[in-house]
Amino acid sequence: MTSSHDGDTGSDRPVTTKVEQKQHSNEKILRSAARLVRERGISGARVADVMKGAGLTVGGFYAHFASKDALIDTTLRQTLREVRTWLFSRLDSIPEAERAEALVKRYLSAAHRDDLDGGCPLPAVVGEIATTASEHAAVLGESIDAFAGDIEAVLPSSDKLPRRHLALAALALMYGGLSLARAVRGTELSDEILRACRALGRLVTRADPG
Amino acid sequence: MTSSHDGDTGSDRPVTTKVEQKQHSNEKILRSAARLVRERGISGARVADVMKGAGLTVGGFYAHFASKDALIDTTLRQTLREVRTWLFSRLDSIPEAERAEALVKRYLSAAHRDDLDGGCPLPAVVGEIATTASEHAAVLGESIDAFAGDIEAVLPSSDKLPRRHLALAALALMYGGLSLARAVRGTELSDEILRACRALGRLVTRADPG
DNA sequence: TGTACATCAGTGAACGCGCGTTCACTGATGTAC
DNA sequence: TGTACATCAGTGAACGCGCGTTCACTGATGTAC
Repeated sequence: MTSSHDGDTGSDRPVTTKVEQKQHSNEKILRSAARLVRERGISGARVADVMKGAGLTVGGFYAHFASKDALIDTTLRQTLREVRTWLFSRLDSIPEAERAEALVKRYLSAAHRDDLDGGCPLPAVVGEIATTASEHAAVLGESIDAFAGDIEAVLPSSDKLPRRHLALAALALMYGGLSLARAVRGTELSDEILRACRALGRLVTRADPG
Repeated sequence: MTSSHDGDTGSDRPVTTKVEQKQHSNEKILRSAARLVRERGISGARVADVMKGAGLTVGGFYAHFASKDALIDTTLRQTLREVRTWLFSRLDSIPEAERAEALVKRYLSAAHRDDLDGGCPLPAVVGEIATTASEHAAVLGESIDAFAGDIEAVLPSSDKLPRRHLALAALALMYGGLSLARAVRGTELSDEILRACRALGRLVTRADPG
Protein backbone atom coordinates (compact mmCIF):
# COMPACT_ATOMS: atom_id res chain seq x y z
CA MET A 1 0.00 0.00 0.00
CA THR A 2 2.79 2.40 0.89
CA SER A 3 5.32 1.39 -1.74
CA SER A 4 5.77 -0.79 -4.78
CA HIS A 5 7.94 -3.91 -4.70
CA ASP A 6 10.35 -4.60 -7.51
CA GLY A 7 10.61 -8.28 -6.82
CA ASP A 8 14.37 -8.64 -6.79
CA THR A 9 14.62 -6.59 -3.61
CA GLY A 10 12.47 -6.75 -0.56
CA SER A 11 13.31 -3.26 0.67
CA ASP A 12 10.91 -0.32 0.44
CA ARG A 13 11.33 1.85 -2.67
CA PRO A 14 10.32 5.45 -3.26
CA VAL A 15 6.92 5.79 -4.88
CA THR A 16 8.60 6.91 -8.09
CA THR A 17 12.12 5.99 -9.05
CA LYS A 18 14.52 8.41 -10.66
CA VAL A 19 13.99 6.71 -13.99
CA GLU A 20 10.22 6.97 -13.76
CA GLN A 21 10.54 10.56 -12.66
CA LYS A 22 12.67 11.50 -15.64
CA GLN A 23 10.35 9.65 -17.98
CA HIS A 24 7.45 11.58 -16.51
CA SER A 25 9.25 14.89 -17.03
CA ASN A 26 10.06 13.88 -20.57
CA GLU A 27 6.39 13.34 -21.31
CA LYS A 28 5.47 16.66 -19.76
CA ILE A 29 8.09 18.41 -21.89
CA LEU A 30 6.75 16.74 -25.03
CA ARG A 31 3.16 17.64 -24.17
CA SER A 32 4.16 21.23 -23.55
CA ALA A 33 6.16 21.36 -26.78
CA ALA A 34 3.23 19.89 -28.72
CA ARG A 35 0.94 22.58 -27.39
CA LEU A 36 3.35 25.42 -28.15
CA VAL A 37 4.36 24.18 -31.60
CA ARG A 38 0.72 23.90 -32.64
CA GLU A 39 -0.08 27.33 -31.26
CA ARG A 40 3.05 29.29 -32.17
CA GLY A 41 5.01 27.25 -34.68
CA ILE A 42 8.59 26.07 -34.43
CA SER A 43 10.40 29.34 -33.79
CA GLY A 44 7.54 30.47 -31.54
CA ALA A 45 7.99 27.44 -29.28
CA ARG A 46 10.86 28.78 -27.15
CA VAL A 47 12.80 26.27 -25.10
CA ALA A 48 12.25 28.29 -21.91
CA ASP A 49 8.49 28.42 -22.56
CA VAL A 50 8.35 24.71 -23.30
CA MET A 51 10.06 23.94 -19.99
CA LYS A 52 7.88 26.41 -18.12
CA GLY A 53 4.81 24.72 -19.61
CA ALA A 54 6.15 21.43 -18.29
CA GLY A 55 6.60 22.91 -14.81
CA LEU A 56 10.38 22.86 -15.12
CA THR A 57 13.19 25.36 -15.70
CA VAL A 58 15.28 25.95 -18.82
CA GLY A 59 18.53 24.45 -17.73
CA GLY A 60 17.17 20.95 -17.37
CA PHE A 61 16.13 20.73 -20.99
CA TYR A 62 19.42 19.39 -22.31
CA ALA A 63 19.29 16.35 -20.05
CA HIS A 64 16.22 15.34 -22.08
CA PHE A 65 17.00 16.43 -25.65
CA ALA A 66 20.25 17.06 -27.50
CA SER A 67 18.93 20.29 -28.96
CA LYS A 68 15.77 22.22 -29.74
CA ASP A 69 15.83 20.67 -33.23
CA ALA A 70 15.73 17.17 -31.75
CA LEU A 71 12.71 18.15 -29.65
CA ILE A 72 10.97 19.60 -32.68
CA ASP A 73 11.53 16.47 -34.76
CA THR A 74 10.05 14.29 -32.02
CA THR A 75 7.18 16.71 -31.46
CA LEU A 76 6.32 16.86 -35.16
CA ARG A 77 6.28 13.11 -35.55
CA GLN A 78 4.17 12.72 -32.42
CA THR A 79 1.60 15.48 -33.02
CA LEU A 80 1.06 14.50 -36.63
CA ARG A 81 0.44 10.95 -35.54
CA GLU A 82 -1.99 12.17 -32.88
CA VAL A 83 -3.95 14.18 -35.43
CA ARG A 84 -4.27 11.19 -37.71
CA THR A 85 -5.44 9.06 -34.80
CA TRP A 86 -8.03 11.65 -33.82
CA LEU A 87 -9.16 12.13 -37.40
CA PHE A 88 -9.63 8.46 -38.19
CA SER A 89 -11.12 7.47 -34.85
CA ARG A 90 -14.80 6.68 -34.44
CA LEU A 91 -15.25 6.39 -38.18
CA ASP A 92 -16.52 2.80 -37.88
CA SER A 93 -20.06 3.87 -37.13
CA ILE A 94 -20.21 5.77 -40.42
CA PRO A 95 -21.14 4.03 -43.69
CA GLU A 96 -18.03 3.27 -45.71
CA ALA A 97 -18.99 5.51 -48.59
CA GLU A 98 -19.29 8.53 -46.32
CA ARG A 99 -16.16 8.14 -44.25
CA ALA A 100 -13.91 10.29 -46.39
CA GLU A 101 -16.48 13.05 -46.35
CA ALA A 102 -16.82 12.80 -42.55
CA LEU A 103 -13.07 13.03 -42.15
CA VAL A 104 -12.82 16.15 -44.30
CA LYS A 105 -15.71 17.70 -42.41
CA ARG A 106 -14.03 16.97 -39.10
CA TYR A 107 -10.71 18.45 -40.20
CA LEU A 108 -12.35 21.54 -41.66
CA SER A 109 -14.68 22.18 -38.73
CA ALA A 110 -14.80 25.50 -36.89
CA ALA A 111 -14.01 23.58 -33.71
CA HIS A 112 -10.74 22.29 -35.19
CA ARG A 113 -9.85 25.74 -36.49
CA ASP A 114 -10.36 27.18 -33.01
CA ASP A 115 -8.49 24.40 -31.20
CA LEU A 116 -5.20 26.23 -31.63
CA ASP A 117 -3.14 24.25 -29.15
CA GLY A 118 -4.67 20.88 -29.78
CA GLY A 119 -5.35 20.53 -33.47
CA CYS A 120 -3.26 19.84 -36.54
CA PRO A 121 0.24 21.30 -36.40
CA LEU A 122 0.62 21.49 -40.19
CA PRO A 123 -0.67 25.08 -40.54
CA ALA A 124 1.83 26.22 -37.93
CA VAL A 125 4.89 24.45 -39.31
CA VAL A 126 4.73 23.84 -43.07
CA GLY A 127 5.62 27.41 -44.03
CA GLU A 128 8.47 27.55 -41.55
CA ILE A 129 9.87 24.27 -42.79
CA ALA A 130 9.76 25.54 -46.36
CA THR A 131 11.46 28.84 -45.53
CA THR A 132 13.71 28.65 -42.49
CA ALA A 133 13.53 25.22 -40.87
CA SER A 134 14.29 22.77 -43.67
CA GLU A 135 16.03 20.51 -41.13
CA HIS A 136 12.58 19.08 -40.50
CA ALA A 137 11.54 18.53 -44.10
CA ALA A 138 12.28 14.79 -43.93
CA VAL A 139 10.02 14.24 -40.91
CA LEU A 140 7.31 16.31 -42.56
CA GLY A 141 7.59 14.29 -45.75
CA GLU A 142 7.16 11.01 -43.89
CA SER A 143 4.12 12.35 -42.07
CA ILE A 144 2.48 13.68 -45.22
CA ASP A 145 3.04 10.34 -46.86
CA ALA A 146 1.49 8.46 -43.96
CA PHE A 147 -1.40 10.90 -43.79
CA ALA A 148 -2.14 10.50 -47.49
CA GLY A 149 -1.98 6.72 -47.08
CA ASP A 150 -4.55 6.85 -44.31
CA ILE A 151 -6.87 9.02 -46.37
CA GLU A 152 -6.48 6.75 -49.37
CA ALA A 153 -7.71 3.85 -47.28
CA VAL A 154 -11.11 5.43 -46.62
CA LEU A 155 -11.58 6.86 -50.12
CA PRO A 156 -14.17 5.30 -52.42
CA SER A 157 -12.62 4.21 -55.68
CA SER A 158 -13.19 6.56 -58.56
CA ASP A 159 -12.69 6.37 -62.29
CA LYS A 160 -11.99 10.08 -62.45
CA LEU A 161 -8.80 10.21 -60.41
CA PRO A 162 -6.29 7.69 -59.01
CA ARG A 163 -6.98 7.27 -55.30
CA ARG A 164 -3.45 8.30 -54.40
CA HIS A 165 -3.94 11.56 -56.26
CA LEU A 166 -7.30 12.19 -54.68
CA ALA A 167 -5.83 11.52 -51.24
CA LEU A 168 -2.94 13.95 -51.71
CA ALA A 169 -5.18 16.61 -53.18
CA ALA A 170 -7.69 16.19 -50.35
CA LEU A 171 -4.87 16.63 -47.85
CA ALA A 172 -3.72 19.80 -49.63
CA LEU A 173 -7.28 21.11 -49.63
CA MET A 174 -7.75 20.33 -45.94
CA TYR A 175 -4.41 21.75 -44.90
CA GLY A 176 -4.81 24.78 -47.17
CA GLY A 177 -8.33 25.53 -46.00
CA LEU A 178 -7.51 25.19 -42.32
CA SER A 179 -4.38 27.34 -42.70
CA LEU A 180 -6.14 30.18 -44.45
CA ALA A 181 -9.11 29.99 -42.06
CA ARG A 182 -6.79 30.15 -39.05
CA ALA A 183 -4.80 33.03 -40.47
CA VAL A 184 -7.93 35.19 -40.78
CA ARG A 185 -9.60 33.75 -37.69
CA GLY A 186 -12.39 35.84 -36.27
CA THR A 187 -13.67 37.09 -39.62
CA GLU A 188 -16.64 36.06 -41.73
CA LEU A 189 -14.15 35.13 -44.45
CA SER A 190 -12.69 32.48 -42.15
CA ASP A 191 -16.02 30.67 -41.81
CA GLU A 192 -16.64 31.06 -45.50
CA ILE A 193 -13.33 29.40 -46.37
CA LEU A 194 -14.14 26.41 -44.17
CA ARG A 195 -17.62 26.03 -45.68
CA ALA A 196 -16.24 26.30 -49.21
CA CYS A 197 -13.56 23.68 -48.64
CA ARG A 198 -15.98 21.32 -46.93
CA ALA A 199 -18.33 21.67 -49.89
CA LEU A 200 -15.60 20.85 -52.39
CA GLY A 201 -14.47 18.02 -50.17
CA ARG A 202 -17.97 16.59 -50.16
CA LEU A 203 -18.12 16.82 -53.93
CA VAL A 204 -14.89 14.93 -54.57
CA THR A 205 -14.94 12.32 -51.80
CA ARG A 206 -18.32 10.91 -52.68
CA ALA A 207 -18.41 7.62 -54.43
CA ASP A 208 -19.10 7.94 -58.14
CA PRO A 209 -22.79 7.98 -58.82
CA GLY A 210 -23.38 4.65 -60.53
CA MET B 1 21.52 65.77 -73.49
CA THR B 2 23.50 66.47 -70.36
CA SER B 3 20.68 67.33 -68.00
CA SER B 4 16.92 67.50 -67.79
CA HIS B 5 15.10 70.82 -67.62
CA ASP B 6 12.26 71.23 -65.23
CA GLY B 7 10.68 74.12 -67.05
CA ASP B 8 10.24 76.55 -64.19
CA THR B 9 13.98 77.08 -63.94
CA GLY B 10 16.46 77.50 -66.71
CA SER B 11 19.43 76.36 -64.66
CA ASP B 12 21.03 72.93 -64.99
CA ARG B 13 19.74 70.34 -62.53
CA PRO B 14 21.36 67.16 -61.30
CA VAL B 15 20.41 64.12 -63.33
CA THR B 16 18.36 62.82 -60.42
CA THR B 17 16.88 65.00 -57.74
CA LYS B 18 16.86 64.08 -54.09
CA VAL B 19 13.20 63.21 -54.31
CA GLU B 20 13.71 60.93 -57.29
CA GLN B 21 16.69 59.37 -55.60
CA LYS B 22 14.71 58.57 -52.47
CA GLN B 23 11.84 57.22 -54.52
CA HIS B 24 14.30 55.00 -56.36
CA SER B 25 15.75 53.70 -53.09
CA ASN B 26 12.25 53.07 -51.81
CA GLU B 27 11.51 50.89 -54.81
CA LYS B 28 14.74 48.98 -54.40
CA ILE B 29 13.94 48.36 -50.74
CA LEU B 30 10.48 47.07 -51.64
CA ARG B 31 11.85 44.80 -54.36
CA SER B 32 14.43 43.41 -51.97
CA ALA B 33 11.81 42.91 -49.26
CA ALA B 34 9.51 41.17 -51.73
CA ARG B 35 12.27 38.75 -52.67
CA LEU B 36 13.21 38.00 -49.07
CA VAL B 37 9.67 37.66 -47.76
CA ARG B 38 8.81 35.17 -50.50
CA GLU B 39 11.98 33.21 -49.89
CA ARG B 40 12.28 33.36 -46.10
CA GLY B 41 8.96 34.58 -44.74
CA ILE B 42 8.30 37.56 -42.51
CA SER B 43 10.67 36.83 -39.63
CA GLY B 44 13.28 35.58 -42.10
CA ALA B 45 13.31 38.88 -43.96
CA ARG B 46 15.68 40.77 -41.66
CA VAL B 47 15.79 44.53 -41.99
CA ALA B 48 19.56 44.50 -42.45
CA ASP B 49 19.28 41.89 -45.22
CA VAL B 50 16.50 43.79 -46.95
CA MET B 51 18.65 46.94 -47.00
CA LYS B 52 21.70 45.00 -48.13
CA GLY B 53 19.66 43.55 -50.98
CA ALA B 54 18.72 47.07 -51.95
CA GLY B 55 22.37 48.13 -51.95
CA LEU B 56 21.94 50.22 -48.81
CA THR B 57 22.82 50.01 -45.13
CA VAL B 58 20.56 49.30 -42.15
CA GLY B 59 20.42 52.72 -40.62
CA GLY B 60 18.71 54.33 -43.57
CA PHE B 61 15.69 52.06 -43.37
CA TYR B 62 13.70 54.19 -40.95
CA ALA B 63 13.73 57.17 -43.29
CA HIS B 64 11.63 54.99 -45.62
CA PHE B 65 9.36 53.00 -43.31
CA ALA B 66 8.11 53.59 -39.80
CA SER B 67 8.88 50.03 -38.78
CA LYS B 68 9.52 46.55 -40.12
CA ASP B 69 5.81 45.84 -39.74
CA ALA B 70 4.93 48.75 -42.02
CA LEU B 71 7.33 47.40 -44.65
CA ILE B 72 5.81 43.94 -44.37
CA ASP B 73 2.26 45.25 -44.81
CA THR B 74 3.25 47.12 -47.96
CA THR B 75 5.25 44.17 -49.26
CA LEU B 76 2.40 41.72 -48.68
CA ARG B 77 -0.14 43.89 -50.45
CA GLN B 78 2.24 44.44 -53.35
CA THR B 79 3.50 40.89 -53.86
CA LEU B 80 0.02 39.39 -53.62
CA ARG B 81 -1.17 41.84 -56.23
CA GLU B 82 1.80 40.94 -58.44
CA VAL B 83 1.02 37.25 -58.20
CA ARG B 84 -2.57 37.82 -59.22
CA THR B 85 -1.44 39.94 -62.14
CA TRP B 86 0.99 37.26 -63.26
CA LEU B 87 -1.57 34.50 -62.79
CA PHE B 88 -4.35 36.17 -64.73
CA SER B 89 -2.18 37.56 -67.51
CA ARG B 90 -2.16 36.09 -71.01
CA LEU B 91 -5.33 34.17 -70.30
CA ASP B 92 -7.14 35.84 -73.20
CA SER B 93 -5.77 33.43 -75.76
CA ILE B 94 -7.30 30.52 -73.87
CA PRO B 95 -10.92 29.46 -74.44
CA GLU B 96 -13.13 30.78 -71.66
CA ALA B 97 -14.11 27.36 -70.39
CA GLU B 98 -10.46 26.38 -69.86
CA ARG B 99 -9.16 29.51 -68.20
CA ALA B 100 -9.72 28.40 -64.63
CA GLU B 101 -7.94 25.15 -65.35
CA ALA B 102 -5.02 27.00 -66.98
CA LEU B 103 -4.70 29.26 -63.96
CA VAL B 104 -4.62 26.37 -61.52
CA LYS B 105 -2.05 24.60 -63.69
CA ARG B 106 0.12 27.69 -63.76
CA TYR B 107 -0.04 28.17 -60.00
CA LEU B 108 0.66 24.50 -59.32
CA SER B 109 3.51 24.17 -61.82
CA ALA B 110 6.96 22.91 -60.85
CA ALA B 111 8.37 26.18 -62.19
CA HIS B 112 6.29 28.18 -59.73
CA ARG B 113 7.22 25.88 -56.87
CA ASP B 114 10.90 26.37 -57.70
CA ASP B 115 10.64 30.14 -58.16
CA LEU B 116 11.24 30.71 -54.47
CA ASP B 117 12.01 34.42 -54.58
CA GLY B 118 9.56 35.34 -57.28
CA GLY B 119 6.40 33.35 -56.80
CA CYS B 120 3.44 33.50 -54.50
CA PRO B 121 4.25 34.70 -50.97
CA LEU B 122 1.31 32.92 -49.36
CA PRO B 123 3.20 29.69 -48.51
CA ALA B 124 5.86 31.74 -46.75
CA VAL B 125 3.58 34.00 -44.73
CA VAL B 126 0.20 32.41 -43.94
CA GLY B 127 1.49 30.19 -41.14
CA GLU B 128 3.46 33.01 -39.59
CA ILE B 129 0.46 35.31 -39.68
CA ALA B 130 -1.66 32.67 -37.99
CA THR B 131 0.88 31.98 -35.25
CA THR B 132 3.13 34.94 -34.50
CA ALA B 133 2.42 37.82 -36.86
CA SER B 134 -1.32 38.43 -36.58
CA GLU B 135 -0.68 42.16 -37.11
CA HIS B 136 -0.86 41.34 -40.81
CA ALA B 137 -4.05 39.31 -40.77
CA ALA B 138 -6.15 42.20 -42.08
CA VAL B 139 -3.95 42.72 -45.14
CA LEU B 140 -3.95 38.99 -45.76
CA GLY B 141 -7.74 38.86 -45.52
CA GLU B 142 -8.13 41.62 -48.09
CA SER B 143 -5.76 39.87 -50.46
CA ILE B 144 -7.45 36.49 -50.11
CA ASP B 145 -10.76 38.14 -50.78
CA ALA B 146 -9.46 39.87 -53.91
CA PHE B 147 -7.76 36.67 -55.06
CA ALA B 148 -10.95 34.66 -54.68
CA GLY B 149 -12.85 37.37 -56.55
CA ASP B 150 -10.43 37.16 -59.46
CA ILE B 151 -10.73 33.38 -59.59
CA GLU B 152 -14.51 33.56 -59.43
CA ALA B 153 -14.47 35.72 -62.54
CA VAL B 154 -12.86 33.04 -64.69
CA LEU B 155 -14.82 30.12 -63.24
CA PRO B 156 -17.47 28.44 -65.36
CA SER B 157 -20.83 28.43 -63.60
CA SER B 158 -21.73 25.14 -61.98
CA ASP B 159 -24.86 23.74 -60.47
CA LYS B 160 -22.86 21.71 -58.01
CA LEU B 161 -21.27 24.51 -56.04
CA PRO B 162 -21.75 28.28 -55.70
CA ARG B 163 -18.97 30.00 -57.67
CA ARG B 164 -17.78 31.87 -54.60
CA HIS B 165 -17.34 28.57 -52.78
CA LEU B 166 -15.55 26.98 -55.68
CA ALA B 167 -13.23 29.99 -55.95
CA LEU B 168 -12.29 29.91 -52.25
CA ALA B 169 -11.81 26.15 -52.28
CA ALA B 170 -9.69 26.36 -55.42
CA LEU B 171 -7.53 28.98 -53.73
CA ALA B 172 -7.14 26.76 -50.66
CA LEU B 173 -6.23 23.82 -52.88
CA MET B 174 -3.68 25.86 -54.83
CA TYR B 175 -2.13 27.44 -51.76
CA GLY B 176 -2.17 24.16 -49.86
CA GLY B 177 -0.64 22.18 -52.69
CA LEU B 178 2.10 24.72 -53.39
CA SER B 179 2.93 25.00 -49.68
CA LEU B 180 3.27 21.28 -49.13
CA ALA B 181 5.19 20.84 -52.37
CA ARG B 182 7.63 23.59 -51.40
CA ALA B 183 8.10 22.21 -47.90
CA VAL B 184 9.25 18.85 -49.26
CA ARG B 185 10.96 20.32 -52.32
CA GLY B 186 13.46 18.04 -53.99
CA THR B 187 11.54 14.83 -53.32
CA GLU B 188 9.37 12.68 -55.54
CA LEU B 189 6.51 13.41 -53.12
CA SER B 190 6.75 17.08 -54.00
CA ASP B 191 6.09 16.45 -57.69
CA GLU B 192 3.36 14.00 -56.81
CA ILE B 193 1.55 16.59 -54.70
CA LEU B 194 1.60 19.09 -57.53
CA ARG B 195 0.31 16.54 -60.04
CA ALA B 196 -2.44 15.43 -57.66
CA CYS B 197 -3.64 18.96 -56.97
CA ARG B 198 -3.55 19.89 -60.66
CA ALA B 199 -5.63 16.81 -61.40
CA LEU B 200 -8.24 17.70 -58.81
CA GLY B 201 -8.18 21.28 -60.03
CA ARG B 202 -8.86 20.11 -63.57
CA LEU B 203 -11.75 18.01 -62.35
CA VAL B 204 -13.52 20.80 -60.49
CA THR B 205 -12.83 23.81 -62.70
CA ARG B 206 -14.23 22.27 -65.84
CA ALA B 207 -17.61 23.46 -66.99
CA ASP B 208 -20.39 21.00 -66.16
CA PRO B 209 -20.74 18.44 -68.88
CA GLY B 210 -24.09 19.34 -70.40
C1' DT C 1 19.17 -1.63 9.64
C1' DG C 2 22.29 2.22 9.44
C1' DT C 3 25.89 5.04 7.58
C1' DA C 4 28.92 7.15 3.98
C1' DC C 5 29.45 8.01 -0.51
C1' DA C 6 27.90 8.26 -5.58
C1' DT C 7 24.65 9.48 -8.96
C1' DC C 8 21.87 12.38 -11.44
C1' DA C 9 17.37 15.22 -12.38
C1' DG C 10 16.64 19.71 -12.06
C1' DT C 11 18.04 24.84 -10.94
C1' DG C 12 19.15 29.44 -12.27
C1' DA C 13 22.61 32.57 -13.65
C1' DA C 14 25.62 33.62 -17.37
C1' DC C 15 27.39 33.57 -22.25
C1' DG C 16 27.30 34.58 -27.07
C1' DC C 17 24.86 35.89 -30.78
C1' DG C 18 21.37 38.02 -33.75
C1' DC C 19 17.89 41.24 -34.46
C1' DG C 20 14.98 45.75 -34.58
C1' DT C 21 15.73 50.26 -33.62
C1' DT C 22 18.26 54.68 -32.51
C1' DC C 23 21.42 58.30 -33.25
C1' DA C 24 25.41 61.33 -34.11
C1' DC C 25 27.57 62.09 -38.21
C1' DT C 26 28.82 62.78 -43.47
C1' DG C 27 28.52 64.66 -47.84
C1' DA C 28 25.90 65.65 -51.79
C1' DT C 29 21.94 68.38 -53.22
C1' DG C 30 19.08 72.50 -52.75
C1' DT C 31 18.21 77.51 -51.49
C1' DA C 32 18.95 82.48 -50.46
C1' DC C 33 21.16 86.44 -51.51
C1' DT D 1 27.50 83.53 -61.40
C1' DG D 2 29.38 82.74 -56.86
C1' DT D 3 29.27 82.04 -51.97
C1' DA D 4 27.35 80.63 -47.43
C1' DC D 5 24.16 78.12 -45.24
C1' DA D 6 20.25 74.53 -44.85
C1' DT D 7 18.42 70.18 -45.86
C1' DC D 8 18.26 65.46 -45.91
C1' DA D 9 19.37 60.54 -47.86
C1' DG D 10 22.30 57.45 -46.31
C1' DT D 11 26.15 55.52 -42.96
C1' DG D 12 27.74 52.62 -39.34
C1' DA D 13 28.30 51.97 -34.57
C1' DA D 14 25.79 51.23 -30.43
C1' DC D 15 21.74 49.87 -27.49
C1' DG D 16 18.45 46.78 -25.52
C1' DC D 17 16.33 42.66 -25.66
C1' DG D 18 15.37 37.77 -26.45
C1' DC D 19 16.85 33.31 -27.42
C1' DG D 20 19.56 28.70 -27.51
C1' DT D 21 22.94 26.75 -24.96
C1' DT D 22 26.34 25.95 -21.07
C1' DC D 23 27.70 25.13 -16.46
C1' DA D 24 28.61 25.10 -11.46
C1' DC D 25 25.67 23.85 -8.03
C1' DT D 26 21.76 21.52 -5.02
C1' DG D 27 19.33 17.98 -2.96
C1' DA D 28 16.82 13.85 -3.35
C1' DT D 29 17.45 9.06 -4.76
C1' DG D 30 20.36 4.99 -5.19
C1' DT D 31 24.30 1.85 -3.76
C1' DA D 32 27.94 -0.45 -1.01
C1' DC D 33 29.23 -2.31 3.05
